[in-house]
Amino acid sequence: MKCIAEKSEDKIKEAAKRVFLKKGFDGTTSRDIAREADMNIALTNYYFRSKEKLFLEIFRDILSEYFQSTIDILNKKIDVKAKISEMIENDFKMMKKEPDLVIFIVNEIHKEPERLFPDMTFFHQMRNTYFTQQLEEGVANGTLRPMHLESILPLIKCNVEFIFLGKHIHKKLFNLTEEEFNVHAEAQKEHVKEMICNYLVIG
Amino acid sequence: MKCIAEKSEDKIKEAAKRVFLKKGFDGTTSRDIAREADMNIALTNYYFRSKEKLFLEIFRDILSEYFQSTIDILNKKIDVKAKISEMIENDFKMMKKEPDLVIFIVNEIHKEPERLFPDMTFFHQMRNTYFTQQLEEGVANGTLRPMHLESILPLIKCNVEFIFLGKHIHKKLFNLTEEEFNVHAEAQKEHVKEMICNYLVIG
DNA sequence: ATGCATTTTAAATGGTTGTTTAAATTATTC
DNA sequence: GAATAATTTAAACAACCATTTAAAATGCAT
Repeated sequence: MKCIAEKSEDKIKEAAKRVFLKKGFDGTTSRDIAREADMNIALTNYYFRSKEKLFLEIFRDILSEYFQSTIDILNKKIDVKAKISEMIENDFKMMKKEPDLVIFIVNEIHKEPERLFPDMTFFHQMRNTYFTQQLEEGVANGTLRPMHLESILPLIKCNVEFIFLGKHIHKKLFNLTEEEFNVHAEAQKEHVKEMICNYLVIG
Repeated sequence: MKCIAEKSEDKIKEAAKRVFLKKGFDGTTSRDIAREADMNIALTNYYFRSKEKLFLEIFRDILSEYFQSTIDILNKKIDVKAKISEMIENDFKMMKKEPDLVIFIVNEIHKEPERLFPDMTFFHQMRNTYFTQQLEEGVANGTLRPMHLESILPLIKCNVEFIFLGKHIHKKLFNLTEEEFNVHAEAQKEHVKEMICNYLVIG
């Protein structure tokens, strides 16, 4: 039993994920992946049949990674304000940990919208969360502004993610160091929390 | 004088812009550009020396296209609420007219942040607008929440642009037709206007 | 019309792409 | 430990890449 040595298939997949996230599908070559995984060039096709097949498998994992934590939070038994706050914190952490993830997803779907939606599981899960119920109740008793999930979710997602999507532009634009940018990002996060809660929660 | 026939150089540049916007630098081949321009493959290099040089020239134009209208509005002699509203409407129009523009800019800068900032003219122009003055005055007399341009601008930009950046995901996620999406986009635009104004303008 | 510069063309350049092959190596089974 | 299966390897594949070449076509001043 070799517990230390990783399986070649996994090594390739993880290496490919790193390279795809950084360079995108078009910018990544089979040789890039082999080099990153420190494996022979032919092994990518031995295990995954093609670069495209490998990509689709990884893309599915990445989409899952992106949506699952959000679904979990939407289902939590906490009040709406706390939930929005937690979603913002969660997205913020994700963007710090994996800054390439969102731009990668948006970009790949933008280039070829049709091929990248193999199943809709996450999407149905999203609609059938406790949050949807909370929202309906809040709107009914007048404590929440009448909005749908599909209007609230983008507000949360975009305001957090855009901080990091536009990081390089923002740093150049306002001539910030990495440290100064981090201070801005934290401040912006708090603005976003308050702005969204103020707007959604009435009174 | 041939006024109808376009100059080959311009034809190539315009064709290249269309292809670059749709497929990005990595996804675009010289042959794609030649085919789109309906010109011989060698002419791209005859007029622009290389695919890279052509790209940089186009990218500079696109960045200018993106920032100039914003700068113009920031300098208008109208009150803050109207100004924010107009910026949102302007961004909204731009995203409808050229849905590929923002994802293209963000993505290309993300891939190679350093090469794509040849000059900082637009950035300095941005800071030295009438809006900066309005902001300082409003904060001083308590009518505006104490925020900087670099915090307000992302709120406006991201909330509008993300509607279209995530268009395909959103349509799939909530199973919308093109028409239903347009209705959602309009509604979302109004939400964003009110949310940002409510947050920035006190009382 | 002639001579010269500009523009356009087809063809070829050397290099890289994703993928395949067939041999070599390693692991597993009996 | 021999036979068989699974894995890894170096090399080669045709297709395509950005770019260059040198000849052909065109425009234009004289």
